[in-house]
Amino acid sequence: MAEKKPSINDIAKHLKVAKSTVSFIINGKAEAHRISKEQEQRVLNYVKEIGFKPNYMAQSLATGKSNSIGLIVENIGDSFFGPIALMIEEQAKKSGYRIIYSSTLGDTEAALSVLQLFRDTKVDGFIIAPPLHMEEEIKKVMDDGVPIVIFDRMLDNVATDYIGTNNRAMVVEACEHFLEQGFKEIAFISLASSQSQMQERLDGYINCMRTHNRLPIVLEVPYSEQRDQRKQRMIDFLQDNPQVDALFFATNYLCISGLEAIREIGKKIPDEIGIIVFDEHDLFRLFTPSITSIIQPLAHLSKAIIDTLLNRINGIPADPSGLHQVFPSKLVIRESSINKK
Amino acid sequence: MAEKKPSINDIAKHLKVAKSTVSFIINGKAEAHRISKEQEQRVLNYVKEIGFKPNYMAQSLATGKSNSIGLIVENIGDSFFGPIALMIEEQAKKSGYRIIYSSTLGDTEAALSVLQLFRDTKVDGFIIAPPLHMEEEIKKVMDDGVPIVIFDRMLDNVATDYIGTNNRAMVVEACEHFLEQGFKEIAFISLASSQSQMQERLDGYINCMRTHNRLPIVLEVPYSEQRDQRKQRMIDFLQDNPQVDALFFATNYLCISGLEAIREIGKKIPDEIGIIVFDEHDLFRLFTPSITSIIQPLAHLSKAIIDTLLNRINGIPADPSGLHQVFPSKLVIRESSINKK
DNA sequence: CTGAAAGCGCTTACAG
DNA sequence: CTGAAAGCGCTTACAG
Repeated sequence: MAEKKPSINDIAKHLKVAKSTVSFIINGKAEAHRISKEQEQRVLNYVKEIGFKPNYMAQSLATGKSNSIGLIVENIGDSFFGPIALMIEEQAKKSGYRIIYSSTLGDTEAALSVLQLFRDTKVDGFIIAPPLHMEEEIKKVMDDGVPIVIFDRMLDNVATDYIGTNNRAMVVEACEHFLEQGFKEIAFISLASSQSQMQERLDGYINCMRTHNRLPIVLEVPYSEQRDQRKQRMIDFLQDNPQVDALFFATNYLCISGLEAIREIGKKIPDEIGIIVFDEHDLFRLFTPSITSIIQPLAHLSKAIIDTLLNRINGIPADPSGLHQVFPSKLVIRESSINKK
Repeated sequence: MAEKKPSINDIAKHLKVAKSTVSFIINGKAEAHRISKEQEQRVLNYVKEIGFKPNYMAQSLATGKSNSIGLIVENIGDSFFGPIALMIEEQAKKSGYRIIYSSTLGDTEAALSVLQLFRDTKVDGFIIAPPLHMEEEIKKVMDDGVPIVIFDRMLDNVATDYIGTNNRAMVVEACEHFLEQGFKEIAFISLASSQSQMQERLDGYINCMRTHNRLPIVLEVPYSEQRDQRKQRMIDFLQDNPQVDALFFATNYLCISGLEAIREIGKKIPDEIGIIVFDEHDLFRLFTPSITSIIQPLAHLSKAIIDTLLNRINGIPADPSGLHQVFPSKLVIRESSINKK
């Protein structure tokens, strides 16, 4: 059973040297403190021999660093945040950081309480895909000197590092593609949310419609709606708007509900209705017909997120020319948006 | 900028009481230490007034508890572990625990190193879906008194709590269903892995085949193979075994590759080939034709996992009658396994 | 009923 | 070149 782990103190006593000497040697500061090679070897050997591991809690208490990062996303179980969480952790591990995560499910209260919880545990930095209305609290955390990187959606009036994609331009590209393929009445189906990425996508849509002198048709779905309700809402929408011949979904799970709705009312894709969706999902590649989608560069985004945060933690300031790093997505054209006669 | 946070010491000085008194009151032990209501109120008021938050690191160092749990899964980004991670964290949060996670991607070395890392950070317990050959290290951790719950696959010769599903019985049920529907030559496509859940599934298949006097046909795919190679391997397999008229996939992403392969060689589901898959995915419900799958009770599993671990952390021992908790899955019959003429 | 003190296991000026 | 000591912010016997 749980025998007591050796401490630096035990080592010092055993070797009859000072604790500080041991500490310096373990932390590779032997040279800086001009400790003899001989002494250093003795300690190092003994450390290896007994398999000494420093106690991180004590280290953290003494240094004020915890080597952990708080990751707050919307839903770690979904096909956007899940893979990002995977890649972020892979990178973080290499630099000796652990990741503590929490999912907000879009709930601001939940996000704030977990932000506080993570702060109390002295994480060295945060990676957050914030729900609405976190500006103030996030600002406070930054004012306390804790680095934060925001991703996927950005914040109003708070100067944080932000990593995201070119939402607006991609939607314009997608809508132009619809039009080129002969689709005329394009509806935009989105979340009822004023989050920046959703607004940018909407904005791209509205602008493209305006350019082509068309009236926008927008359906906004509440975030927390259940799958069945969501499907029903889309069925109603399609029936109320029979002229609509193309659908742009602002995010992937909306599209999944949309595909269920379309199947239920028996419309043919793409002949009766074209489909494009923001964000990828295994389903879209394999659906019959395959679904055109806008794919975010997850690997680049993840790398930028973790690199940026580690830089800030290590005191490397942001390039003043821009806190915002935008990585372009790719429109992958598949069957669902092709060739409307 | 980061003004110094008040400590218990500051409070004690300000109020001219002993640190211990403050500590007791904050931890709700005022009564036990017979501190006057009056005193208690004074301290509580002041604590609220200045917004005092105890330093978790210090608390952890003093108590040896960190209020954090290490979650080690295969891939937090996939459609099985992701949702489980979500639910586990939701539950853990309610009890004041944070979750530190890491993905092994099936690599034992990676798993061992992260196990060590998490141990050094003094997590209060572990939740692990272990890759192969972790028995020994896991045993060591348990011997040190750190509770561990294993899920999805179990360990040989190590008595741990284990949460899983009835793999064997479900596969038998699925194969019987295939046979009832007139499929004759059922192949089993699995991972080349001796993990228990895969073995149980294979075992169910072999047994069912034996019962019906059929020869098993098994394809085993290496875990780390890329998607394209996997698809090619399945194409080869189907072409080498033209008599096969039904495929049982031992896990969901194998099935995804299988569907790509089948599409590529143009076989018709279910008329030319029937499909059943272990584990669910959005794709299976919406694929044309929809794919019959075995759905694990994720919510029950997650709840059992976290409840069991918290019990062990709180010193409530396992029911000696069984460390293994098995929650039955459900065979959801869809179009892909129906009515072979 | 309350307080002084030791201890958790590190780090880091400081003195020599 | 090395050591004694204070400090990080808590908890918890122990004494009175």
